Amino acid sequence: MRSTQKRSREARLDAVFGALSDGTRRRILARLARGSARVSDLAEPFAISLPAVCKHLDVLEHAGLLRRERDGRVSRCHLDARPLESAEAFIERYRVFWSGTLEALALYVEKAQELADQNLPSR
Amino acid sequence: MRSTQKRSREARLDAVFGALSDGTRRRILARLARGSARVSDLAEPFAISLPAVCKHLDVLEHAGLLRRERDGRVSRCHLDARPLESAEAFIERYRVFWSGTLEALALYVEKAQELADQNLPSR
DNA sequence: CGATTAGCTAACCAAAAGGTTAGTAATTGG
DNA sequence: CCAATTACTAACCTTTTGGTTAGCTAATCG
Repeated sequence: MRSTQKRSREARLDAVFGALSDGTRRRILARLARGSARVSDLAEPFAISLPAVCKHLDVLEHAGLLRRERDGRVSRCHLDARPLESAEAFIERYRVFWSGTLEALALYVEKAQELADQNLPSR
Repeated sequence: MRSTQKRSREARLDAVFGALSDGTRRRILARLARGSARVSDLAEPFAISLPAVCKHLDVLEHAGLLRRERDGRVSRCHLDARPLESAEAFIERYRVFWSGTLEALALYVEKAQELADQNLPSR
């Protein structure tokens, strides 16, 4: 059961969005975007314990957003942003609904579908 | 106590990414993208109870992604995709790290910062 | 060698998430 | 009017999340 690509797309989105839903983890990602770092470097800005930071790193790693590379007693952490691509792809499908210029189109689609949907049960 | 206006931008991101981290809620959003719907219409495809669906709607509403408009005993639910814009803006900052053509640039930045960071404690 | 350091685990805790069933309020259809 | 429908609350349960402290292992320093 090789895990490389094998989680359902849905489970992967669960993990990525879940990882992004915490401010501490977003700050860790921001830090990693400026270069790889050791665990204790990542922990330094936060008022929480080191094991707590480790758990955040576990969450990020589980979401595929962080890779750890152990060298001696030091773990070097690297950003892996690729899973963000599918997260953005998910959100991107909704752009039409917030994009000002296409607001009219969105409303049109909504109205049209509303009618189409109502050949079902109600009324 | 004025932070930014309503909820701190961070709290809003927490709520939006948190809302997106569950497959049931993503399916509800996808349904709403095809037009507004009643609560029981939204609940119909799922094997969970109606109150459970209501809780998911609460989460979406709390994230600003759903508006409810009560008309008699029926609640009509509408998608409000605008909060997704800031979520996408957050992710977008990382595009450079997964975009193939700019991989070299990303690596360059990483290496440069790695050096810059290491004027701190270690080694 | 011995002490220190980096990064974990393990065990525990409180609170939040996600689900349930039962009951309630307001509307609507017969 | 009565009964059914819609969408909730309330109360409860279990699992997950985010934190703690204590302790362990392996590597490095003096």
